[in-house]
Amino acid sequence: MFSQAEENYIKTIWHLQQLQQKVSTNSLAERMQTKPASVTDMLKKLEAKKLLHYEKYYGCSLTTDGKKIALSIIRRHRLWEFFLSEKLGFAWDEVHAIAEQLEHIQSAELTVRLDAYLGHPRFDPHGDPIPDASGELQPREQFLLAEWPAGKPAIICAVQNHDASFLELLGQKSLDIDTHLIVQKRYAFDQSADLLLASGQVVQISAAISNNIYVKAD
Amino acid sequence: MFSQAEENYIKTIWHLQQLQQKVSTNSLAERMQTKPASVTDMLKKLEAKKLLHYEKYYGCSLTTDGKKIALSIIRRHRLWEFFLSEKLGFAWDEVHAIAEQLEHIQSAELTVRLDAYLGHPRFDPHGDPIPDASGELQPREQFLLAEWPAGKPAIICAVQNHDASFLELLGQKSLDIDTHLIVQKRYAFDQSADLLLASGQVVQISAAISNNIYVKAD
DNA sequence: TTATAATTTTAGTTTCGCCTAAAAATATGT
DNA sequence: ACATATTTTTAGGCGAAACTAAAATTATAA
Repeated sequence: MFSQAEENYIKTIWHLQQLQQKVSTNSLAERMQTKPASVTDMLKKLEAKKLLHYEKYYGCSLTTDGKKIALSIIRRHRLWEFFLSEKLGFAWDEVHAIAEQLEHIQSAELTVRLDAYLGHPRFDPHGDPIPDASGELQPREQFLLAEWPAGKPAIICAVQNHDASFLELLGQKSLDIDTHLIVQKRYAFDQSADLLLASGQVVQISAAISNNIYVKAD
Repeated sequence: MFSQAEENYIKTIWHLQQLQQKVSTNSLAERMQTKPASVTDMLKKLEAKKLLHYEKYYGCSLTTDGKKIALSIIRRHRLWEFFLSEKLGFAWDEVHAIAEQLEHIQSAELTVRLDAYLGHPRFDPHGDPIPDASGELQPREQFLLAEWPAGKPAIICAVQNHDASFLELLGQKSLDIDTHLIVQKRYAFDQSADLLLASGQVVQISAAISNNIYVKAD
């Protein structure tokens, strides 16, 4: 139906649109590791296919059709990421590059069966929600500790870094999966923070730690 | 490393070379659903990459390097076929088209982990051997009954057609998985045959049956 | 406001993998 | 052996998706 290049553009535009709703040629070029001139060419083509609105010198935004296609690509991407992590034991940071290729496999039946085989997972290994078959996207439940608002109770649900040394460091700080905590103060410039644990203990953590721990609402 | 188009040529040449060791431009074009002129172009390119020997108007044959690459593609193809059939429950005849796409995913680690996850399978769902990591290809163990030599003892190890009506027909003929038999006579033109069963019973079967039953050496 | 900077588009090429049409080489039949 | 048929290659072109260089537009700052 669509070429891999087209799918990659659609997907990237969708992601950029999450951050800012008008997507510029330059930001797209940077994300896609390509030149602005190439982006302009593709935007014209995708506009002709009615997947996005495009106004010269202004920017672009996905149409309803374009969003639907973006979500189906993202669904496949995240299902494969789940597969690679859960079934094949790939590490958190290795799955993306491979899923980037797998997401382009053309077979509706494959997606249906993969989803069922994996037990209809709702979140990928990064905590990002997996759109359902109809393209519905539920809100993220898992966040980097570094992004969690101060004062809001949270529970640790995953770590990104599985090195023995990192896990040992967490142990020393009394941090582990299922630990309840409240972020007490946050220095925006370096993301370090004080954490109030359920035990009443207060621990000081660095940016290196808060960028490797995932939390969700308590 | 190599484009999908290049990989497809290499793989197809390998398959044709199993049947006849010089591979002609026309036979390749037919298999690849393309035109002879396109094949000539690609043969020149692959020769430049030292993946095959090519002599104008004569034909081509894979080099050692070419064969190595062919076997790694075939390995990936058959591993994915096994996955689709065994884990996702796809039918025998649905797996090929999807594996045709999956075989091009670039990740050595993926192949290693997939192989381990599947339990290092030695044969794909069609009974074709899966080359091992070093490219070693063991002989096929499973053959269509229609291709089995007369007089050689065999044991039924799989059926291709899983329709209830077909299985019922087999039951009437006292044929089932693990049935020991000897093909007694074979009419080359229609592949029908007499089978001598271990029970001493002799059954007459049609081409429709012998083309849907897999046997291996007893 | 006006010069300068940044962004974006246009125009013209390139590479890849395919095509058609025509020419060249090889194979076949009498 | 020779005319005819088949196979294969050459030559020239096309569309997709990238590129560079230059022109056009929009943004910024004195």
